Amino acid sequence: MPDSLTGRRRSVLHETRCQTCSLSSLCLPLALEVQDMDQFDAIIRRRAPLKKGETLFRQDSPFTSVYAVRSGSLKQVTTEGSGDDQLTNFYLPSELVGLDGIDEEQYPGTVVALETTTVCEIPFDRLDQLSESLPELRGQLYRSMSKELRDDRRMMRLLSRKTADQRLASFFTSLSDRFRRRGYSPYSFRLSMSRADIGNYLGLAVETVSRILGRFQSQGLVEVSGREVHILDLESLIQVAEEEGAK
Amino acid sequence: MPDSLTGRRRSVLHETRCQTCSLSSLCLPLALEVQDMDQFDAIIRRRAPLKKGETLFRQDSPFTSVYAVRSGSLKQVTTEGSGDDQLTNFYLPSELVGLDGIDEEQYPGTVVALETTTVCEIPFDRLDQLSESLPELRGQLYRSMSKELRDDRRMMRLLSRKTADQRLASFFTSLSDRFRRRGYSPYSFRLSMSRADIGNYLGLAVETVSRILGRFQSQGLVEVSGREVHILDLESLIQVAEEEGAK
DNA sequence: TGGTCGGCATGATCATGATCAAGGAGGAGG
DNA sequence: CCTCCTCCTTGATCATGATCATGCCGACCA
Repeated sequence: MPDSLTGRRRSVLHETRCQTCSLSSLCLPLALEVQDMDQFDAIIRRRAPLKKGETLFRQDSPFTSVYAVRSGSLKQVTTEGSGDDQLTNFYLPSELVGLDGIDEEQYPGTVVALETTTVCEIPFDRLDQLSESLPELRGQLYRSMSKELRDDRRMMRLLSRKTADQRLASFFTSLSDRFRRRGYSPYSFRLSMSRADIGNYLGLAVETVSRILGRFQSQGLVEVSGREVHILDLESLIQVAEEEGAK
Repeated sequence: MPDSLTGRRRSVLHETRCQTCSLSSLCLPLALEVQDMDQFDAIIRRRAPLKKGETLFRQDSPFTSVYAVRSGSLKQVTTEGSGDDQLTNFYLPSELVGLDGIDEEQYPGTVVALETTTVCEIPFDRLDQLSESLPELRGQLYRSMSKELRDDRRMMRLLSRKTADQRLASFFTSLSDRFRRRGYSPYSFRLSMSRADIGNYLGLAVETVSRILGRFQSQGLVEVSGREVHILDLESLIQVAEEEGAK
């Protein structure tokens, strides 16, 4: 493309509008009419893509915006005391990052890209203002937060009652489901996170993650090669995830 | 009080207004001006007190309202599959119950009073409407949800990285702190929940809770007699709660 | 081509907390 | 007063998953 506009074209790419975004049916403006979407669109700041390992924001930095993931994925890590990190969330396209920073006006964790990732920055004060005149937007914002609360409760349940096998099985079925909702194959996907990340998130040692993955594989539930995952028997996997009282 | 108004007086008691409520500095209308508080006050429905063990709402029933705790305490229990309950939260005065039901329009758990408890019912559609014209109210609602998200993350960390000792210590220091903020003694209080509830919440067996309480007692950290708790050495308790990487 | 380093797998041992079992304390109701 | 509960405590054993240790593989680079 020997085109003097190449540069500009790329920037136009970043500035794709909500109206043309394939995620709009999952994202915040989900319930908006076309003309309202314009208003919403106007407050959004596109960001240059983050490369793998780059930071979206750091723990304790001042809260200014929430971010909608457009492509790629991120993890949120909270450090407390010295050295002891806790990975509290993975974020996939259409999900909203940073909502837990509103309260204390600083972000409670560092958010890092797991692969090349693009996000839409939504300044929170503008969003709040706009939510005054757009009840649908406001409702969607409440729903997003509520959903996150609900997901957190599920996670607590996983951490406090499930065995290592159940945790891994839940992790895969949940990922599978999230991919399906986004129009990707629920059976074949690539993990953007390391085994260590998975272990940290699920409250398991890396070795345990590795071992159980091996076992799942030998049981014909999944086929795993590095970060490439094929789910062979989703039904059984779901069953493992829900097994009665860890027994 | 041989007074024909006694009955009415009691009902007036339930209908105490936000303006005179000692919790208003912690509760939703926290940031409202007097005249705005009137509007808020108008949408609230006072409820007859719940007795110990009575249910505020049941899991999967349709979401209509959030509730502010006025006095007493409650627990939220989520049942999944058969028989396997998870206690996901305890609620104290000024806290908001039911926010995790917005998303799917039904409550994700059953909420039960742990003792005689009064709540203010806030119909959510009215609250949402009102939040349109009262930015402060809207902000406070966002903050409440955000805070709950943040607390959930803390809980996940507790469940996935902390030892049983650390969990119990965290539980007590957190309770202590919550009581202090509400103007009660941070050193002496009565647990409204059973050991089983505590264990369920913290992901521990009842026996473990009991044993560790005994140990804390013999170490001079607390004095426990039934549900009566005296914290003797809050400093050390905090230290136990935060010990480096479970080591 | 050898060297190093990060990510992953696998084996051996160990520790924490669950589970099983029994018994005590306190309250409610006959 | 006794009895039946529920809630709590304490002891003994066991199992799950952490930890420690080792080695492999592929990437990146001198």
